Amino acid sequence: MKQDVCRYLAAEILSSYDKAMSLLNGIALSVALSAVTAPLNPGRDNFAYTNCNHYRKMLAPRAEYVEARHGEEVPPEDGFNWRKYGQKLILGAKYPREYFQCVCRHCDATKMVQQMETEPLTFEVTYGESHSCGQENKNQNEELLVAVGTQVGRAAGKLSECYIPEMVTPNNSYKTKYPSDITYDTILQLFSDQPSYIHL
DNA sequence: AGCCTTTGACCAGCG
DNA sequence: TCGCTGGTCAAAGGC
Repeated sequence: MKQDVCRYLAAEILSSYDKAMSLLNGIALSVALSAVTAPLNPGRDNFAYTNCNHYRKMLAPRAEYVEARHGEEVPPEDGFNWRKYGQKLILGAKYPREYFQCVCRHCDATKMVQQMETEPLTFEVTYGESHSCGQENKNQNEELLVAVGTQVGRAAGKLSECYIPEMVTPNNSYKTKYPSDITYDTILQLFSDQPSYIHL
């Protein structure tokens, strides 16, 4: 009976992870889609001419499109600490472009923020040099946590598909008898089917 | 005192 | 060569 309880709890926990991760994946997908569908800046802003310029550190074309915080025309936090070092009204643009550097001394990280003319609550954020101050590592660790969570969530999804329907009665209460073929090996197998962030 | 934002000046690339 | 433009610098002021 203890084993049945463990199986049930495992399925419950993993199912909850699946729901949460599905929400996160949905957000990530919408961001990715906006990056694909948003118009690119024409002309000089494609940065194709970025070479042999020692004075000017040109920004790499790594642009992201972010939504403003609810009700505010202010770009959301991206997890880094920035110092604004310039602002320029770009020809033909309704809003000025803002220039930021990482607050850490000796860190070359830069970014530009341009408020979209057609969508005032959307900001085009173009990142330049990557962080050399450790903030990037912190962010990478957070990304890894999300990736691990996604792997857990996907495994949980499979687990739920396979076993949860058999455990639910027509009035949505759980049966006290659980499928006999679910084992810890089954759960481990589901994990190992996912892209490898967790090594079992 | 130190850090930040603001803003005009400066510099370099392009046509 | 010159004017336009975008990116950066740096002084000034505020917190």
